[in-house]
Amino acid sequence: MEKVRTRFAPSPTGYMHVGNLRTAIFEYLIAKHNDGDFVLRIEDTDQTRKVDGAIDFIYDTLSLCNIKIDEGPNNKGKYGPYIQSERLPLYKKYAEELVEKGCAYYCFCTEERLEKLRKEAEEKKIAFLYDGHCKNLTKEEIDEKIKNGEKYVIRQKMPKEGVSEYTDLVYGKISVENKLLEDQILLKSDGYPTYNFANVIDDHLMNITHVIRGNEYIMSTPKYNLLYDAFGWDKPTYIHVSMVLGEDGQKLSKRNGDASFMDLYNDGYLPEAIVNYLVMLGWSPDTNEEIFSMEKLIKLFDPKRISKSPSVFDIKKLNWINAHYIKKLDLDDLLKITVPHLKEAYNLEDKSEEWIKELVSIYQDHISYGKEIVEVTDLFFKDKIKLNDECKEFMEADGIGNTIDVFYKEIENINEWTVENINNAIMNTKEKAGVKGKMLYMPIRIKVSGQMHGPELPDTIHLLGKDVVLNRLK
RNA sequence: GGCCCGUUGGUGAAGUGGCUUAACACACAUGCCUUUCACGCAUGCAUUCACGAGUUCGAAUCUCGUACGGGUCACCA
Repeated sequence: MEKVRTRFAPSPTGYMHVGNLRTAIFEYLIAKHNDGDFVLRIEDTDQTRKVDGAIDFIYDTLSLCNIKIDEGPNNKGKYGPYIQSERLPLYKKYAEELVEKGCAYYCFCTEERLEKLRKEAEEKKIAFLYDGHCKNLTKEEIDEKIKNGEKYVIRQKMPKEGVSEYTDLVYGKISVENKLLEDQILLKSDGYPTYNFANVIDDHLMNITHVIRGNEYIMSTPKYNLLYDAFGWDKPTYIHVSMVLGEDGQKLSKRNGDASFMDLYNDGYLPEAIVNYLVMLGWSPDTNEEIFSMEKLIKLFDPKRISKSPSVFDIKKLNWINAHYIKKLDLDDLLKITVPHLKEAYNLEDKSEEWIKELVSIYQDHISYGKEIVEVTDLFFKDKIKLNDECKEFMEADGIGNTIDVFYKEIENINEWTVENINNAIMNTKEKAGVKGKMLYMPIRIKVSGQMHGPELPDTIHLLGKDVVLNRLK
């Protein structure tokens, strides 16, 4: 059996939203599940959208996600080059071959003529399809025009009758009437191929066996198949995947939130958690498990279980999965995703390294992403504590003033500032003030931290330091 | 507007004609535990699978229609 090969084919725009990433993950998993190859190909046929450094960005993203590229611009394989702008002569050659075979033709129509046609179609409220104006030019006419330096494109000749059908691995049978297919452009007048054409040529030349892509291509796949047929090539297996939507139910974009992998990463989400979460968006295993290592995913990924309907990117569930991974982190890795955010938000110059380590580690079980450390620890950095209504209400209960007074004295009397002694101070307060449980801990916690939730109280008090604590208890 | 695809709770989803009085997970709520909160644990949360018809002894699961949502109709990818 031939080796399974999949490809991730982004255009180098320097931005990757989680939907793209998810497609890459699916592609990678399908390849690796079958012991196959994962290829990175850069689709830069639109010269106007190219962004410098985008290839490095893509490499960084994939490598952070532990997606290993077998072949690509920086991983030379035998099917290169892997950047489409370096493959230009190839596309031209194949386009001309198609013309010779009678499956494509030169078209000299100007932008203005097409624009006029398009407008007319719009007025009549019908879909615009190129009218085949240049389809029947004679050899002499074509040569003449080319000699005169007229710009041209090469268009694919579509059948006008019948129905094209193909089977998609997740959507099943899809059929489209041929008369709806446009004589699409294969080679642009600047000599670059269109996306559609370059895709077919490269996928074939690179021996890609499974094409995984967004379902916006479901309708144009028959055009691809017609090209494969014209060349007499084997068609790949198609796997179209539904869209990932934002929380508003709309298409993900730079605008609606942190839809980009790098944004999430920079906020202290762990790549393995992001991958774990994304793979569960629109796919599910046949067990109830939810936490997967890459190895495990490779073992059990089955594209037939990809769902057809779009799914909403839910940051809350990502938070839960990410928190799960954070709990397992060792301190060094935890520091890496938290300390930079602390430094950015607060002045840490007078804090010792030990102090910072202690701070981060008592919050390990309390945060779901790195940057969250900032908001939960602000009680350590601000001078004045402001109580919310819930806290205020609690503090109005009887006897609380006394509890605080007793505790104040206990703290004052501590000589050696250790967690153990602080704990003793709490115990002594329990005895002397005659309060226990919630009525003991909560007033102290609120007074000292301004919050009703947090890590262990003695730890918190220890980190705050004696002066600050006394000050707040006053 | 034509065509294509989709529709199970707030979210991700399982489910492919009877074992489903619809799993599991997130979120939410309540309780237990920890002499506090959180963590953890337990329980609750869709009389119903967009809606309407049909097929069938039996339908979330099959068929048709309607509604809604999305996609697509570029010398963009």
